Amino acid sequence: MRSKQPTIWDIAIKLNVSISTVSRALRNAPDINPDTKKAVLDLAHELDYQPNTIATSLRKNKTDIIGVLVPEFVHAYFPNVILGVQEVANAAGYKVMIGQSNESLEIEKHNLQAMLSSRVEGLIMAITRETNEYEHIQSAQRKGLPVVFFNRIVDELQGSKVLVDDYRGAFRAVEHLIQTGCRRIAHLAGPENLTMSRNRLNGYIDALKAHAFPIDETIIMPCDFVEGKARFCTQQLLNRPDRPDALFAVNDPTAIEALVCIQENGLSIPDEISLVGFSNAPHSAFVTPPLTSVVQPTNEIGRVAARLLLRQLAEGPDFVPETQTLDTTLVIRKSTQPVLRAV
Amino acid sequence: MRSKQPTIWDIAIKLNVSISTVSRALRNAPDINPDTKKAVLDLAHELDYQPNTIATSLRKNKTDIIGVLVPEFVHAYFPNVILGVQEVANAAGYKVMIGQSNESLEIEKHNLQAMLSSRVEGLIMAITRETNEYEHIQSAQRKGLPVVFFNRIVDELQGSKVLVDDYRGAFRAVEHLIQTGCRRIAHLAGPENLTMSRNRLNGYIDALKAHAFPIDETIIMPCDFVEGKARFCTQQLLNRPDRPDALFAVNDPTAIEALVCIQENGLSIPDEISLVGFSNAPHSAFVTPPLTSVVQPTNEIGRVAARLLLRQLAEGPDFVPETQTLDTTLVIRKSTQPVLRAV
DNA sequence: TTCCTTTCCGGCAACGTTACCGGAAACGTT
DNA sequence: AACGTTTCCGGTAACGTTGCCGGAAAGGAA
Repeated sequence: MRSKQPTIWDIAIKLNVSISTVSRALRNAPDINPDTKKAVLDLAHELDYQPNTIATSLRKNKTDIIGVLVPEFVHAYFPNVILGVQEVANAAGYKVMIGQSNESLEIEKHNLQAMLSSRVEGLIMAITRETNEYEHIQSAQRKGLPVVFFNRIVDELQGSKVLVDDYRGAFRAVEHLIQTGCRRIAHLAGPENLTMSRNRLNGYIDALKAHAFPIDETIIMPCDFVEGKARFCTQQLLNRPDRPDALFAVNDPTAIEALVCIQENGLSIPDEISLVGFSNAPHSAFVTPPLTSVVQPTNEIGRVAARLLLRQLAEGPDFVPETQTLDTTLVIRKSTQPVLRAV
Repeated sequence: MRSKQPTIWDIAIKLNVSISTVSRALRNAPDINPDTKKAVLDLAHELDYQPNTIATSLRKNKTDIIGVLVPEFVHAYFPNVILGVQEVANAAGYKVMIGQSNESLEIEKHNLQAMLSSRVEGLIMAITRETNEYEHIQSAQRKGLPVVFFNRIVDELQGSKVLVDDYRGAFRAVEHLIQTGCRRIAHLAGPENLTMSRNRLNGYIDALKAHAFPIDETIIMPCDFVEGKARFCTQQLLNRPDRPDALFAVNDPTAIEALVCIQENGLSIPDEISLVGFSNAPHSAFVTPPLTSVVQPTNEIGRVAARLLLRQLAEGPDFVPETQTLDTTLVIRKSTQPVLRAV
């Protein structure tokens, strides 16, 4: 079906030289006559020769591919991270192989197998919201696969990690709500297995404590990242007689579900309820009202992760894993009240 | 650095059989004793053996990989298409290799080279907005690479194509504007090299003609897909003494730029200016006001494209390329006035 | 002239796997 | 008992490339 692509053999025969010579010419090795080299390159170009990376990989035991495994990519967050990864990986001569697990542990395992089978040299990954056992990952690591984690971090796993200061971001977000006059702040929380969720939760709690607010666990709603659940939880909060006057959401998609729900209940944002998100999905600026949110440096996360992986690849087994924490920025838009007084 | 992964050799030696036998066991060939087979499989599992797909691909001259090459994936459109592709490709035993060109022709060429080098067996692609010469694609096709195009289509290229009925979608969108009382409808157009842009433009023109509206070429603004350009064009339109009372945008990102611009000018949507988008980016429902838009069946596009490619792979050289056109739906939200009268 | 160095090239094994071929052993038939 | 058939397995050549090793030819120095 496919007409065969030309190989170094074809070039060698036409030029009446050996395949070794062709090979040398193609990967500009030193031991070659400039004229022969030019002849080979010219013919290669004319035949539109594409080196067979499969054969090269097999021979060299090196694929020059790093894998990126993300739980989803319909929201802008992960694509942006991947862009950052590609930027530094490509610059270093690596190709990037992308996998997405659709938030399914089973698919994640399957993708990981595929990555191993393809002999990627390292992996940058964010686990799914379902991932609560790590044997598949640890097994890959035991085989020597360097793995860098980001966004979805768990303590049980070893390896370099890139994360944002979720705790501090959450703390500042909640503090902002307090400064704008909110007195009863609920939290739409993420999956418990993710350190990220716990850190944001802790930031929320500590900000309340720092300002001598009581902690009411009944208005901390686990929304996980399941579509529709945030809406349901928000409705429950709104039904309460002691309805909150502010919501701090674990991320922007969650916040936007809450936003829709609040508006369906005929309540005004931010007059009756303030709302803060996390992550800065690009459209959070376009919702009505524009969402106050904690911005993450998505591109930079990818770049940093890739740099860590490349360093590990270069330094080999005596590389000691490193955790890099990037800072967030609170972007104040219209879903929260103006600040009453300077801090 | 990487501790070597086990090979069929390791298994063969431990079990004191030949590698042929191990190979047979692993890819359940017929000629093998069930007991030996079980022994091999058990040991393989114990060693956590992962077949080296690189070696297999080289030997079989078959990678079981199909490539997907898209111009970008920070907007939800392409990721959703890819999801559809993965669905049917994986079900058929193929893996999917993703490339993104960042709307750059140069990167597109580079990605295409990489795909060829990786010996993908087929390609599903949408060209970038920059792509105005096709030699790189045609060259790949001449080598026998089956290519299915979607979204960004050009007539010059041969191959199966999956597209939505842009003309009809645009026609209905503009007709809707007319029916809601708009009398001067401008168009924010896309890159001219894309058939998609031209079809939407034609739908716009024909809808106007069908209702005996004059065509004013000075309010057809080429915004291409360049960030910021739609905003600039919109501003120009607003500055005119004969300012339009409606905008039909070539896609949703363009529409949202226009929306922001209109609101910055203190104009009300839809009271003073109506606005219709195209594509249904997921957040178009959340902007203020929610955007009336022409919805595309993104997942289905991916599935159909993959099915076409698989058929071509199966049928071989006597497969005759096919163009499938999917229909769109006009989703009426709040950026246009209510319909005045039944049609 | 002889010897040594440099320049350039070809031969060959290997990477891990599959597919074909041939053959030994076990079984069944007459 | 002799023969054919089946069952199972091992040997081996490829797939396209790289990298080492050895060697021929050409050049330089004495």
